[in-house]
Amino acid sequence: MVGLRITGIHILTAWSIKMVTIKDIAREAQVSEGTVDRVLHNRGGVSKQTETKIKAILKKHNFTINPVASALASKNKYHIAVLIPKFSDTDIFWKSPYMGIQKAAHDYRSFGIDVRFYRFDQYDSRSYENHFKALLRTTPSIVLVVPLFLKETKRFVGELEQQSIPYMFLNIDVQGFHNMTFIGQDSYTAGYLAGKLMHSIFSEDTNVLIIHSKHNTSVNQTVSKRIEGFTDFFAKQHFKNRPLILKIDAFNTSKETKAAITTFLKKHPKVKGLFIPSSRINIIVDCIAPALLKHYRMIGFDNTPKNIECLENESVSFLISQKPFDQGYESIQVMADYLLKKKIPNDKIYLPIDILTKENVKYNERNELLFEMGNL
Amino acid sequence: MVGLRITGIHILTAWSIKMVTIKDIAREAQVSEGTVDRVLHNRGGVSKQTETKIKAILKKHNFTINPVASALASKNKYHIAVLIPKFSDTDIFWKSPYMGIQKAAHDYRSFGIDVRFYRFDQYDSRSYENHFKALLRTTPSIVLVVPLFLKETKRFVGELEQQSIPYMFLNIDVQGFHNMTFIGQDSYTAGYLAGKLMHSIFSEDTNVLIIHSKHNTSVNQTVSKRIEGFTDFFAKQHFKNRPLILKIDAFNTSKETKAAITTFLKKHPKVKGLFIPSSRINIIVDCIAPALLKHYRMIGFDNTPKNIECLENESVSFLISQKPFDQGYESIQVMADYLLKKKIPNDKIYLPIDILTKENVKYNERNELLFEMGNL
DNA sequence: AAAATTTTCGTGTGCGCACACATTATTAAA
DNA sequence: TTTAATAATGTGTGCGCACACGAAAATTTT
Repeated sequence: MVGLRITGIHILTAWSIKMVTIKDIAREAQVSEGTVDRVLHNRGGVSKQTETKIKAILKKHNFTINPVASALASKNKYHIAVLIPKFSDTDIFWKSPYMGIQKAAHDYRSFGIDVRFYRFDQYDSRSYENHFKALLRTTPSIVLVVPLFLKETKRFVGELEQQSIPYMFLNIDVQGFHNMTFIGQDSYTAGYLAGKLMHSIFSEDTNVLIIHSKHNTSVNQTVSKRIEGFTDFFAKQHFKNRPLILKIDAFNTSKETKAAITTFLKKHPKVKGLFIPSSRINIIVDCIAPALLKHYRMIGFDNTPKNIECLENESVSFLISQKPFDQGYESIQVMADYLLKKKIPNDKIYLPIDILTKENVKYNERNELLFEMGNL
Repeated sequence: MVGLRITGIHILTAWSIKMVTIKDIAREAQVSEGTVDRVLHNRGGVSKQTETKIKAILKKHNFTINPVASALASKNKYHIAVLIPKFSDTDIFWKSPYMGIQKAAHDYRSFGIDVRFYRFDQYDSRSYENHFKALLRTTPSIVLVVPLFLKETKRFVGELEQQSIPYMFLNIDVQGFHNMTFIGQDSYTAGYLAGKLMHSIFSEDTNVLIIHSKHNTSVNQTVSKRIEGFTDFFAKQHFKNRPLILKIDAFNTSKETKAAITTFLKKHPKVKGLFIPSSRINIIVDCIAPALLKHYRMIGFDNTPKNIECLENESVSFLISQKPFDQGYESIQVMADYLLKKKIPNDKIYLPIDILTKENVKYNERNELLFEMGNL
């Protein structure tokens, strides 16, 4: 199945469809290229008369600026500042957005867009503050933030607004800001879908359990929105058995956590389904004795390597992916479109809610894998 | 780091990270830019000595050709020929790949890539032949084909090979060719996943039915691979009840088809799940009396508007999407990478197997919608 | 009416690279 | 050794556009 010779590529020496250039427009309007350039960019200094004439000709030919030539010639260099959490081996979720942003940064580099990272410790608001401060000193063209800390975000965003630097939120949707857009998932619907999937697994009205930590719901709305959607599904079905809730102190495999979970499950033997509305479902799996695991059907979030492992060994039935890689990539794309083409994005940019199973997970996030392998 | 404020966007007047250019490399190697260009493109005519010296410097600086400048300067104009089925209102599936290809064509136009369509009647092999012939007369740089007709494909592909024109297959995977790659879905796994979803809906070992038409399985392997995967799932679970199969003459809402289906279902009252391994599940829905519909859970393929309607009115539980828009887009992308960067693709390029439900379908295929609305 | 402004428009340069062509160094043939 | 042939390298132009600068035309001021 080897391809054919590389040297055998046929090359056209002329365009089949003529490319209309500024020069063509200028000739037809009997003005200089500079004047056409002026109307194209609203630089002013063009008489009403010639402006309308040129605009008519532009429209007639359906002219669009050649983005390649434009990028090459432009002296404008934009600078995107990205404030996102660091990732570590134990907490690898934020790696994917990082990789997506990296790839986009690479793709847009030759278009005069420079992406600078400011990566903070997601458990340390001081770290967030410090990086935000550093970021502000560089007067970026636009800022992408994962607004993990509300109070601090409020403060620094004020600074941005004063300098009229636009900003967008990534992954975490917080209200009451003048952010240009939010890029992420519709958490409520994702939770609702999880509810539907959970219910579809069981024939009748079964007891299901939601496990989350206090930290989860306090910091941002994502997890609570998922829970809301999840419970709403069951509410709408008018089931007798509404989801139970177990709040644990922390997501780890400590004795305390394990004990809390096993005790609860023993007390509620009817529970068959577990819903973990965070990215740490693998921890919960580890907290349950292997022999008991097969009694439960579990649904969680995010395609981290450890979660995928759970999918593959069938301890987890479904994972819902936020497509974090795509979130990152698309963020930069949207910002580039704004900077280069002045394209204003929608208020909310929702990425697909992907359902992952043992079978289809290997075809998901191909982009990320290829990028890591240097093939992209 | 100067921040000129123009329309509120801060613009950098200097690069933060210096862009290494051919000129820089040439200076460091004490040769002319032309010589660097020669080693970059293996044009030959460079002494072993200077070549290794230049290559070392290139590597040292991690130099990559500025694709923007390259595209602008290059006189190479490539021509991609695309042979795909036409779409109509009644058979709209092929619209999505077409749109995806359109968008990619638009994106790559300024890189010197010209895409020409040859759209044939999918029910008429003569139409396929004629368009293939027309295509061959233009000696394209590379060809993208939906190989719907095997015999004809064999013949014309020989022609392509003689002229050493590379070609790739889109959506339909046929064997025994020297195609550079195939872009589409892993149909077997998609069918297997459908089996799993179908089973997960029912608690016990339930009777399920596969409905397909003769035409479906004769023309290409896609449908039969799906059926194979689907039945394999049930085989592996060691169920007593294997899927039943109903072969109908044609997918339409004629009296005959309706009769065939209702008769069969009456004869097999235990059947609860219907699997339609083609894109025409909406037809089957129309063939079943509305009152009976809620007795069945149905799974089908492809996000056509009518199928999505079925999802939304809950007559269909799951649709498996082939991501046809993405298939089209990615095809062109892969071909462009080959033409512009000589990047050889993998044998098979499998796109994700998306599970669509009433809830998440609206977030799917965003790209296609945006493109249609002119926002992309 | 001439000078001073302001508005309107043309010209020139360079972005980084591809590629044709010109030139020089090296080797082979005479 | 001289010349012809070839290999190795340098030079120049232009892709389409952005943008600085300067020239010309229109307008206002003196």
